[in-house]
Amino acid sequence: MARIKTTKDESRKDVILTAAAESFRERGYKATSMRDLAEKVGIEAASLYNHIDSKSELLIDICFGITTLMNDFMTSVEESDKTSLEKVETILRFQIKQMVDNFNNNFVANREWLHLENPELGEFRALRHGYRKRLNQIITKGIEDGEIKESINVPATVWLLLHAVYGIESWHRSKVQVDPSVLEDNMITILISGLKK
Amino acid sequence: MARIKTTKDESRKDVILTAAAESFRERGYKATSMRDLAEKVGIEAASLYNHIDSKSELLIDICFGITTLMNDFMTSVEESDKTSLEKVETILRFQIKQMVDNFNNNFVANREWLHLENPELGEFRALRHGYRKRLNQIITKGIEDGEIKESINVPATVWLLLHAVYGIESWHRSKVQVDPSVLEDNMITILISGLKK
DNA sequence: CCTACCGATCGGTAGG
DNA sequence: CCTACCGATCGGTAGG
Repeated sequence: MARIKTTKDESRKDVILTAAAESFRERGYKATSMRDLAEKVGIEAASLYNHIDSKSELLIDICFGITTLMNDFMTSVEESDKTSLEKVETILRFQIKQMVDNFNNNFVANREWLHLENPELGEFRALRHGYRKRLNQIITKGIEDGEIKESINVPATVWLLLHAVYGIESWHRSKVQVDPSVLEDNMITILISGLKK
Repeated sequence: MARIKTTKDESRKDVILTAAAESFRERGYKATSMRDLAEKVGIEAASLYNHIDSKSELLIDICFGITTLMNDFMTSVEESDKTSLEKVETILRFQIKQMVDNFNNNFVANREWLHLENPELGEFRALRHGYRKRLNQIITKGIEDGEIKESINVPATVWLLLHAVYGIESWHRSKVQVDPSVLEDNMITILISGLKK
């Protein structure tokens, strides 16, 4: 019985989280009121607090859900026996797919995280920094192995790659529709051939 | 006398605009209160309204200032006798320089414009759309002339290029310092060699 | 899950 | 440029 109750609560919270991700993406975290969110879910604002503790909890769940997913995937790629350039390609393809399939959550994690507060803000920054550092190491290895242009600046390249991918956020909103797989192949073509020695 | 008064008012407004751009970048438009802004300028919140009409006016001035600059530069490049690939490179270098030299204003124009309201919101979107369309035409010409890979999807490529550049926003905030000219050359190396046939 | 409500803060105005 | 203040809205709570 307690089990069923828990399940019910969790699925209700998921509905709230999904609505929150869409609202935060469309209007931004600060401009989304709990009354807006409640209306979207179909209940009164006060009723939201039976499922969550605070507005900030929603942002925390969204941001950490995405970064955890990204870091876990990074680990699986590091442990694979691909070449460095293949690793970069695999990571970029995963990020692009995530951006297309889970647009709202990724947008919020990329653009609204600055509204987190400590200690979560610090933890989030550390997670993202660790992620970039690991991508940095893969690219550095690729240069040592003669796979990647030795003339590039590695930290600047990491930024370029990640933000080229984050750009799909805005792309997704536009009216010009492109098939996601075309989009993915196009990004890989340009970025990987740009990196290749 | 009227002249002097106007000049004084304008320079005071410039101080407010500069402070606003920094605050909107750091905390976001919605999270920045007029009391925060007033404190930064060194006056009371009510006194701000002797120089501006509303909070939204500040966002409008910042966003349209940047897009006007970008569109004017685009015009000068279109009228030049460079090859298409050279035009793309020139535009990217200008955008990168702008992002480094005028970081706060560019960040706000790229990330906080969604808090504009109609009619300015519609006008701003139209300006940005026109800019992308013109870049699209340059790249299309480059493919026709055999300078640029014919395998790329042009709209998706425009998004990739612009967002790779917008990424400098976040880069600028990071602790890893890289010389701006190294950053610029690095981005050009990867993106232009990725485009080249 | 709702009604009723709280204290805090918001953008902005009146009047000097 | 300031003091004093307004109505609206915010996130969140009490109590049922």
